[in-house]
Amino acid sequence: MNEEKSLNFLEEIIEEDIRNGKNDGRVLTRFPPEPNGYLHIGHAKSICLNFGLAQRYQGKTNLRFDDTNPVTEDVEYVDSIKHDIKWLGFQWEEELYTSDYFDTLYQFAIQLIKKELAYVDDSTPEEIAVSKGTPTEPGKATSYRSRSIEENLRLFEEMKEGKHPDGSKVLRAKIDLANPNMHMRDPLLYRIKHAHHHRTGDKWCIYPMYDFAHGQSDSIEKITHSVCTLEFIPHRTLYDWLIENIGIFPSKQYEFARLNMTYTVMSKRRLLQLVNEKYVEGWDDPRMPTISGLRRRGYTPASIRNFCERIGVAKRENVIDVGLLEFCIREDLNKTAWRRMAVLDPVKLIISNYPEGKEEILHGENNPEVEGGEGERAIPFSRELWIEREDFMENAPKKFFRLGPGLSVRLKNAYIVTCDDFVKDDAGNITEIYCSYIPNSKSGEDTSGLKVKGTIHWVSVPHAKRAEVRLYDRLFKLENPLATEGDFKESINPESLQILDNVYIEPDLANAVPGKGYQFIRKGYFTLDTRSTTEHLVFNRTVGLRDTWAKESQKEASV
RNA sequence: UGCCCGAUAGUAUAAAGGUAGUACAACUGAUUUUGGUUCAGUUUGUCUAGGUUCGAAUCCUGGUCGGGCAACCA
Repeated sequence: MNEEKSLNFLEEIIEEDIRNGKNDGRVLTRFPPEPNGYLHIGHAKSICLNFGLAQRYQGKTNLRFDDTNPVTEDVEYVDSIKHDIKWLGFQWEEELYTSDYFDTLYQFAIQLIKKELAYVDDSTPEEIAVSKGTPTEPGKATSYRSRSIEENLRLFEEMKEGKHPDGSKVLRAKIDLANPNMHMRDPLLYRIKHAHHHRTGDKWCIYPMYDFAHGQSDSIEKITHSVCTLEFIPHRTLYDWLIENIGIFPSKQYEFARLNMTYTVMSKRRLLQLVNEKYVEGWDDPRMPTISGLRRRGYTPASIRNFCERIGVAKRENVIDVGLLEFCIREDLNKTAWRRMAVLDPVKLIISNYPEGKEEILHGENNPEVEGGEGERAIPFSRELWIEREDFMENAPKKFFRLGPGLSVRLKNAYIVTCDDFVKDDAGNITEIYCSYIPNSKSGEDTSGLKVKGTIHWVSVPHAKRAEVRLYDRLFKLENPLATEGDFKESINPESLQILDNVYIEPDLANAVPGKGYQFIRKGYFTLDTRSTTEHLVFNRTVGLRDTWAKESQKEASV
């Protein structure tokens, strides 16, 4: 074919519509969150889709809060949602609320009653459920189905006036109780809820149901392509029916498969449980798949947008490997993160032949991935260094390219050292490692001619700053936490958070900027936690580096 | 046992009747002052049975499997 990127099924639909001159070629999408929770990576897919589609076809996207259920909704969520969308890099055309349309919606309902297409039903929820029948048996009309237009009008008015208690009456569409699509069996349109609404206050005590609100809101805004997830497919018939019978702009609904990801859950209900029951610190806990959690973890907007691009869009159920998300953030941070050194599990290395009290200022590139390295920072060096405990082995195997008795390594940006001796405490733990350095092997001016296999990171003991580091692992032990017999929370990974409070970092890291990613050389990508202070620095590990050595050594061990 | 949706490497996603491709993952090797990066290469796929056709992942029919639908939630 040609070399253009192939289109996803939604792009094909839109291009077809444009070709046919539908809506005069206009494209208007919408992102319609309910403000009852924080946005997660699954919403990011929807956001990238809706805003991306509009951008691609010179259209616009409205942000519309679907706030028809006041008992679960809150302004806290409204604010977080707006913040997250902007942070992801998108700007909506208009900020709207379904509650803005309550008056219009009420008039639509009256219109339907007058056309004998809606009626007030006094049945209990149980009775209504029975009246709908089952998927294999048709439903039966309740005695209220034959009420006169006048009576329906009067009762509906009374519902609005607050003359009836919660749950005592509902407004139902009069469609077809035998329809094979359960959603067409006289669906509920309005219910009574004497509840305070975050925007309309106490003006209303009846609230429209999703089906009576969403499509009409789309229509009022003249949305051309209303994109939602698969579970709304059976609602589409009702969506079209309502629009047609009210006689308003024919918005069209299209459905795609929502995002699922391994080792996490993706429903607001379950995420709320994790928050309420304190399994995590909050909606923005770095282990959460929420946008705010990913942000705090150190994910960048670009990496998330990229992820959404790579996972594609289709109509089949899918589970994306969380490894792809990790790939996307590594890809981004590798190119942008400044390199720094930090020792997470310190052990002391003493250079016997380096003069006591001597100091040197060495230099290291900020970013080796960029021409010129984006400048460099000063790194103090001295006789005593912290190195990583795992970079020393008393009895090193052949392929261990680090330190051990008689072995040599390059100290990153500094000298080559050879291990001469080490000290253990009574418990058998290594406490000190003694080395000698090669004076003419200094980075950048090495005339020693020596070649070593390994390079390790380090921090000068007298210059080091202390920090807390938080390492995160997947929140759940199971690829699919919902696959267990019991509660999904039983598969929570008890080791998903590891706090290291004895980490030594190079002095320049005291200047770390919030929101910026750093690569701790050989250890991964890190970012300042939102709770970090100058007195107590806290870094979150966004993601580790790819580690083929860990894989290799694991293989050896299992043989 | 009603209706609706879907099925392409391990995971996603292309191929609009004409060479099954791409990304991630996995595996080899090269480069490397990060066991990172980069580069080169390898392995792995059209649910099934029929039919239409010169030719089927694609169209048709049956089956199988997976998912959804009977909230005063969205």
